[in-house]
Amino acid sequence: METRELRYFVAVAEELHFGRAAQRLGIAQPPLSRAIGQLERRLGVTLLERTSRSVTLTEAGAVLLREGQAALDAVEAAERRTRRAALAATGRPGLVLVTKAGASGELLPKLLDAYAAEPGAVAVDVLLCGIGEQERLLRDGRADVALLHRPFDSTAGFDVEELCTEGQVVVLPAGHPLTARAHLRMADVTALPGLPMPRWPGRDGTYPDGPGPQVRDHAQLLQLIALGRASAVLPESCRAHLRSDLAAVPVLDAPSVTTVIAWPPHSRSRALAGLVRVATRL
Amino acid sequence: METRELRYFVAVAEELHFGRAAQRLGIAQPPLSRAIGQLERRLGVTLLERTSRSVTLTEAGAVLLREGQAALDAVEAAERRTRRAALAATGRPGLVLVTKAGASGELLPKLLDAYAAEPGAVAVDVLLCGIGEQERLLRDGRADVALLHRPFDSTAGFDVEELCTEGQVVVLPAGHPLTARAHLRMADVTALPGLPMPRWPGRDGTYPDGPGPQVRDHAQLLQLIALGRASAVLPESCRAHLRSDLAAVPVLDAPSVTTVIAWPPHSRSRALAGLVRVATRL
DNA sequence: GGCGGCGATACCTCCCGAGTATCGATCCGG
DNA sequence: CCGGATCGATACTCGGGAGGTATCGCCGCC
Repeated sequence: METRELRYFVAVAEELHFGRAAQRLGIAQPPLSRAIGQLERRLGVTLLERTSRSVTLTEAGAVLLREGQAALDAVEAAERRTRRAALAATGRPGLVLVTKAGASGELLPKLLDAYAAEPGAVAVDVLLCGIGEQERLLRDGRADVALLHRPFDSTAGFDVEELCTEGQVVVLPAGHPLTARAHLRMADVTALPGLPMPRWPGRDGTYPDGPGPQVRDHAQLLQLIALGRASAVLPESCRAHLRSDLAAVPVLDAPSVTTVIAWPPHSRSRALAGLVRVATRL
Repeated sequence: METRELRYFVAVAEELHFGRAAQRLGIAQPPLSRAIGQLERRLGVTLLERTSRSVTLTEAGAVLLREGQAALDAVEAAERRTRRAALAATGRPGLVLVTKAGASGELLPKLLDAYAAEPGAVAVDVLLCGIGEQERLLRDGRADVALLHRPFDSTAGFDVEELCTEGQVVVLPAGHPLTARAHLRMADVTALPGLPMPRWPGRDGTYPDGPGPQVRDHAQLLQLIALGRASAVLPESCRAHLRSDLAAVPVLDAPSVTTVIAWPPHSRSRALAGLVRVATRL
């Protein structure tokens, strides 16, 4: 199977529309129809059920969509990492570390400082990205290493080392009655009147249904909490840089959050190994 | 980058010889030279240093070899799993479980029996393979799930659940003086006169240098031990089906072996989830 | 210095991927 | 119930590129 075929199929499977998929791919619709047909014939598998009004994935098609995306990411990663290896050989080697903006508290600066003090340390570019993007960046080679937070981020398919575990706190507007309490339980905070939990976008960029406001990043979230429109349960390290108009109360039975350092399996880079070693000894 | 280019490059990088690589690929040598040249030009990276007498990998080339193999495995896996998904939808769904021949003791039959008793269980094909092959089979989609043994097998890139941990024993010919001892230490067994540790083949099929005999599987190994030509440190579950002409003595300070059940990340199969659930409850 | 092995180059052929035009089916408004 | 709109499939043509053969240039070696 050629990557061209995979790209074509993934486009159609995502759009569920040959015309739009062709447009996205920058080709005409007929060659796309033919390519998918050939792919199905060669695999001996029906991937799409099509009427002239709608296109739907078969079960096998859903498998190929998922596996195909992973395979395309792997190919892209091979290309990116090769280019980076060539740069590293001639110019400056470097690592790209990706993490969520607003998370990780004091861990990230401490890690960067400690690593920079190591002999043989290379430059570390920090990439701050939105929720759920880290996995993709790490998988397709745009990043070398990530700080992830279980159980929120999936670490499937990566090598990981645990760095630290912390409890969670509920973040409320300063002055909210509950801020007087020393600690709370999930039951106290899941259905606060007028302070619903926000909704985060899924992988596909759409928001689940529900009562809470839609948020895209931590700044938006904190703003909404300060406005008295939402509340949120966050790792307790967020207290270190909490705005003065917000307050945090520990939630005893919230699942604890583990910060892990993750990297693609089979990485052989000395620099990466050094960074991980420093991180685990922090 | 097309998979064709990747396949071509991987062949050349493994053979380090354009002629042989072309033969392996079933094409003539000139198109292969051209394809590699184009790939290098498009990437803007020198992958191979070639004189008319030898071909060697650059650092970037080594990266592309490793990443390219992984990417090709991912593509192959996408294809295989799609075919299997189509089969499962029409005919009999099934799981392929791969493990090392001779390992796993009583765990495997217990797991299979317990799973078969579950409601909604599907057929499980068991694939017994040689040392170090499991990883490949799982990665390229020929198997759905594996029983691996840490620290011997690499679990990099897979999701795993630990099943059990056991100590190790040294296996000796029956009647050997040391079999009288209740337990031993690694120092006692690493350099037994006349009973060297065997050498296992590496990933590439070649054997490391050393004194011990070369072995490919457990049957060969046990035969050699019975002949008084070797000794081996193995997980203690091997005692359950030890030949009568062999004896085993616990080695207190040998690293303990953890049997894990491993599967490719992002698997969404109900059957696989059921098997893993049964395994962890065993 | 001629020979043999190896990778690169030149040149040719042909297949396949992409484009245009069109068909056939389905849904919708009137 | 019919005509138009939408959408995927098919027929046909064209051009680029993948692959083959022949050959060159380079280097080590007897």
